[in-house]
Amino acid sequence: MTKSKKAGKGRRAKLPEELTEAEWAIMKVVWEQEPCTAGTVQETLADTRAWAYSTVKTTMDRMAEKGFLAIEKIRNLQLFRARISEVDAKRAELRKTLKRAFDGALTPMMQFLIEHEGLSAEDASHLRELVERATRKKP
Amino acid sequence: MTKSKKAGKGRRAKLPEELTEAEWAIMKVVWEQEPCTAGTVQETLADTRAWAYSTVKTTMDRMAEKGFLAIEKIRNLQLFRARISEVDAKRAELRKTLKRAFDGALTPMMQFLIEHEGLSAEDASHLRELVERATRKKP
DNA sequence: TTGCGTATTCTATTTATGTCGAATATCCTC
DNA sequence: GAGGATATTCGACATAAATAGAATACGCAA
Repeated sequence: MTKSKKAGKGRRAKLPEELTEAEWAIMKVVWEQEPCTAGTVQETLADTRAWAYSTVKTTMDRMAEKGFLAIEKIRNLQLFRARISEVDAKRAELRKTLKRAFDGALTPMMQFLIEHEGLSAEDASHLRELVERATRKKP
Repeated sequence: MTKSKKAGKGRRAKLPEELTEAEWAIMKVVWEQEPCTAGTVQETLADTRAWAYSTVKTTMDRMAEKGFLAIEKIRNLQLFRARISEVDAKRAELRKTLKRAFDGALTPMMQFLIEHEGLSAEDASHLRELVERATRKKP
């Protein structure tokens, strides 16, 4: 039988779309090394974050509950893998900023970036390139 | 006697640099109408957020503690005004995203935006314009 | 089969945010 | 100077995030 975690009514609990700070750190490792264990993640992050194993594990368990990670059990081992792509996560993150700080308007945000975050010459030419390509794609 | 809230040692608590969701909503109003009262903010936001006056007030008081807002007292009135500029807030917000999702690399973020958030033809030409101008400024 | 060494589960603490109601203070008008 | 309309202060409660120790389970090797 369908063992639904939360409630009956087909109503799916709104799962968070965005990652917290700690979750980002963890996801990055998972994306790179999946499938991997909590231990691996903890070790990989050791130099950056002084997190105890249990901290990482607890967080990852919660992320699994939220739908960000999937757990595969092998013997007494839990292998985690991502259930959201890096692209989706990035998109969500950017959208949040876009909404919050720029009322959802993309161009003003780009403009802000260009004007306030010094572009190097290379950056600029690279950008020009990208814009070119993007426009050429749809005439 | 000096009734210091926190601690003795001139050690200033690291004040947060970033705004939360609710704080963004409030700041936007303040930036537009400052100086203004909590009541004004509450009313202005009424159609968007069903917040009780005290919710807004409490949040704004906390924002003042954090250094985001300044309070000027006139009679029994409190006038709030921003202590961080919109530009700074935007910058902080973008930097956070930049760090989190793109390891601090600007160009990849721009690239992502260009490639994943459909640019209209106008957007593109506008962008080209901006990039042009930005490069011309520093040869 | 007895342990050793990991891995897992469970629970707990702290801090921040979101959210408000109730009690209190203050001002202006009559 | 009394009353009522506003504002302010305070404390409270819920949830989520960050963090981690303790207790427990499990698999493998001697």
